[in-house]
Amino acid sequence: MPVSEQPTRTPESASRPRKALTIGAVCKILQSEFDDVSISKIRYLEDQKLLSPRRTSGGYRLYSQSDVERLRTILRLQRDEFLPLRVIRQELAGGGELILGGDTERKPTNGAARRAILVDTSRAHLSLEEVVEETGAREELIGELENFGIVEPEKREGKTVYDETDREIVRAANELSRVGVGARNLRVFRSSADREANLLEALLGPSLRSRNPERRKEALQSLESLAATVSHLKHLLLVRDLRRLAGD
Amino acid sequence: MPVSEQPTRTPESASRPRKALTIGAVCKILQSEFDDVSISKIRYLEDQKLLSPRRTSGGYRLYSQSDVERLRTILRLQRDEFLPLRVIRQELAGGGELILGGDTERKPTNGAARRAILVDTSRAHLSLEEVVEETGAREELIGELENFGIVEPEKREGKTVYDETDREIVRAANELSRVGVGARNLRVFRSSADREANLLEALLGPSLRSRNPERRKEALQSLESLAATVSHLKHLLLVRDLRRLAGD
DNA sequence: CCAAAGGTTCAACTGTAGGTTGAAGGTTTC
DNA sequence: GAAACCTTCAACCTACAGTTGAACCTTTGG
Repeated sequence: MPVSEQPTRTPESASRPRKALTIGAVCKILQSEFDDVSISKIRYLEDQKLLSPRRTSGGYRLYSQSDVERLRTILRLQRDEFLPLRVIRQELAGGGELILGGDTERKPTNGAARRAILVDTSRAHLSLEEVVEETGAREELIGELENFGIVEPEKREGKTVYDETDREIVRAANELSRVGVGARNLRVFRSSADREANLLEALLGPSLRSRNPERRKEALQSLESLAATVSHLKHLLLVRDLRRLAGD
Repeated sequence: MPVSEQPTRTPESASRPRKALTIGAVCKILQSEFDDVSISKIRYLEDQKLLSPRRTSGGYRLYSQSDVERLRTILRLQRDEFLPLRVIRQELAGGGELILGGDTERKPTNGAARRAILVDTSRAHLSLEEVVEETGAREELIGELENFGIVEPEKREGKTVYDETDREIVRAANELSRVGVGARNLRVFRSSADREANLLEALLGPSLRSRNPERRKEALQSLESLAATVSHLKHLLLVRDLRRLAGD
């Protein structure tokens, strides 16, 4: 029998903080697993905001065990799943949504939802009847959602049309309504989303309004990954509150 | 009553041996579904051996129904699964075995491995130093997060210990801090999370306080899935706001 | 204390994927 | 017979994912 390989991590004592590694050491470790890893590549990934190791006072990068784990994940997603770095960045930022969330089964969206968020691809706009048909929500509910500003469909030549985001909102709201969370309760979410958007806008606004298209694009991109992180954070806070209320 | 619109394809009836289409017609058809399709792109895909339509005696390309279907698949794999053409070509050549079987030796990974990697970090409670090591956050930041009630570690026998959720919060906050969102800005998220938790608690509270432990556990679970839905909804609302801010 | 080994940034460069454009010309359809 | 549509081919373009080199700094071990 082949000796089972002895990975650097010991399965049980995973909590061992262990020594932080320099970039060369990390590179050497991962070389057996990924033949295309290199020091310059690791630096490049950091430049692309996929990693951010601590630094020594002298500026040397120091990779913790979890940094290495994250890097391993990045390299695997790239090599085996063919994901572009932009997508990997999002998946890692939104960690909870796609990876931890445990809704890998519930969500039918797993493949399609990976699409970029702010770049509105599917341009399809549906009518009210079609939305009812697609989401299974009562028409009345949709009306309420509009009244409370939860969905804000476009008016187009006298007709009201709903885009993909509107429809997803309707689906989520419908699910909540089945357990007794009515549309009026959702206003709370709406206003906090507004506040949060303003916060982010205040931060990135200047670059977003920049006339330099390169700068604008960059800002838009970081806005996307920021949104994912913020959402993840909010989710964590909510879950924690709920655990407490539950008397955990 | 608005007339329900009549899509170009008839759902079940008629015209089995449908007419073969020229490249322009195919392009027009797919444009509603894929906004980046173009005549030159379709030709390019053929050049890359992903398609091979019949030709008229004069050299015009003629696309059968199944050619169109194949093209649709190609575009979908490219857009939604981010597969490079080289891989799509192979998958299609392999007669769909790879698509359906998902085998490929090296990518048996789809959901399971992802979860494993990120979940496996044990439920252990770590000390402050360990958290610093693991997350790469400055100790100062963690202190601020505690002051603002963003993380609320447990005190255990005089020592402060951080559980997995605390650590994830620190990670997310650290990422945000790098782009200028300081701990104090996060209070906004905290208070909205609190409000939302109260809302949900009011709804499911009774079962949560049940003395029957089974019932309690069940309620807790549906609460978590509710939280996931709520988080998703909030995310959508946020993204919509941001899109508006970015859009003009 | 000092040298060697290893690290840092930054700008410029490379290679490949995935197309687009334009010119010059042929085919179909009315 | 002309308008609309199609053909090829070569040149060009943009983005992504890095690599390379120069100039300089940090760590470590004898």
